[in-house]
Amino acid sequence: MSKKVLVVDDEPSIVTLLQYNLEQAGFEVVTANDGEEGMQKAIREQPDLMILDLMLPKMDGMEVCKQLRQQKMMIPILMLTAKDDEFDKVLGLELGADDYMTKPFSPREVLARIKAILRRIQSSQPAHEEEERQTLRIGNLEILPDHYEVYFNGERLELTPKEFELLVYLAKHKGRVLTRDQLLSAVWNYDFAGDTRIVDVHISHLREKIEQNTKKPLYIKTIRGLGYKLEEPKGDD
Amino acid sequence: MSKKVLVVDDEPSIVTLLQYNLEQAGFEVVTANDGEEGMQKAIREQPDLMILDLMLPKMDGMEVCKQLRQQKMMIPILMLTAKDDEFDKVLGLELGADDYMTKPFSPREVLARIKAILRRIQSSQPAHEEEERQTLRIGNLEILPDHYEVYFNGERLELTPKEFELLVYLAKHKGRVLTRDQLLSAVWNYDFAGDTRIVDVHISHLREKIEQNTKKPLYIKTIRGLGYKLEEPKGDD
DNA sequence: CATCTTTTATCGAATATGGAGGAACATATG
DNA sequence: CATATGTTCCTCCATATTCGATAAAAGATG
Repeated sequence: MSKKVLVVDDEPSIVTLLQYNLEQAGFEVVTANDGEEGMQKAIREQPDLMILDLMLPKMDGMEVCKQLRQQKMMIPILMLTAKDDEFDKVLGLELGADDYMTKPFSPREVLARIKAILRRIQSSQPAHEEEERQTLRIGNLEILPDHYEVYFNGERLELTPKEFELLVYLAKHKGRVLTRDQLLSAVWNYDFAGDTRIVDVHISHLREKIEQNTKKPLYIKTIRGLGYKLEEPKGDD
Repeated sequence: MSKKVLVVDDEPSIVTLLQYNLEQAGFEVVTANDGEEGMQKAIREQPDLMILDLMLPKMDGMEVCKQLRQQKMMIPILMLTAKDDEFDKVLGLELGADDYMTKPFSPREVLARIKAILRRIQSSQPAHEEEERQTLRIGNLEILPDHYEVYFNGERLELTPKEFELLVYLAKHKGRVLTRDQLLSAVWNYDFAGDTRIVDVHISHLREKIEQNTKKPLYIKTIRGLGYKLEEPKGDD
């Protein structure tokens, strides 16, 4: 889900600055130090966006931009111009850059622009339309992932985000036993297989809300030594 | 039964943006990158409406417009002007454009204009528009997108443009959780490079007006870590 | 008695909000 | 017609507040 950004500049300090800030903001960053390398990486790495300095060794930014466009690479480009030169700006945009920015700039500014461009392009997956309307049903539970709502016997339950995501994940894998590690990596994004009982706590919270009256849990079963699973309640319903 | 729209612009990002949003709204989209291609496609594809940039390679928008009219092509045209240039606007309209719009614009704005034009053109045909013509109702809220009016318990509310647009978008996706980015990309101009948190401010202003007396918001709910959603107020009414 | 559940307290992060600055627009004035 | 003046609205920022995540500890269960 994280976007890949290619930074092309010959000034190491600029590259470092951008790389650091972009990574902080959750982007994946690839760098290049001259125009030729920039071209190659633009093609090979297929980044979601490119930050391109105008003045570059071997091949300047304008040329890179032009050649990429000729090759029908429609990757969004944020052009960096060293001075406030109207002429260059206009030229850059005509060559197909999506935005420009004059040095010096603040990290905040760069991030804002990048987000604006990505937003504008909207390359974010418009394909998910079928998944949108779905309703997950388990017993008397009704889960609407889009609406962030859960109903139990038609009554709305108030769940915290973690509880909600945990439940959705369990529901999407109804009947299957899921280990704590699986749940951790799916809901928490923890990569390690550490020993943590956080899952237990949230399972407990969930049960509090969806197992209203019962003594033994009907929905979320504990599989001792393994993990948990959500299943269709036995008996009548 | 979907309408066909021809988008003529030389800026790839604008074309992409419009195409995406129009397709989302159920239009069929054809694109062209310069004036000549635009002319050809206007004739060959017989679109129901044309979005035409003023500044174009090979043949500018004004010229395209003029030639089409001379050929008795009465296709509705929505003109895009890069800068706020009164002269161009007037000229464009005199040449037979049906409406104009200055860049930058917000996606919602374009859609509204397009629908307005189409409605105006074929006011004879009773359309089955589910979207624009109806009034949106949520609880005691009544929203008339066309009239730019909102009523709460029958009383007219004074909303600023941003507040209004935001509310309409929320209302059209009633119940759905919308992230700040989604709201930004729908309601704000495509080149807005500011802070995502601006959404919070306008939400706050909206709540001030539509959540009159209540402690907890009834209409606009905050989904922590995600965004906001507008929903039917709980309880009865 | 080991495992699972519940409770409690604390910390940190996300959100709400008031106010300042400034741009855009409208109206008044020369 | 161009320049003032005023107003509205948008955006940003700083501060206050709310709320959830988590660790630790106490309690329950088989």
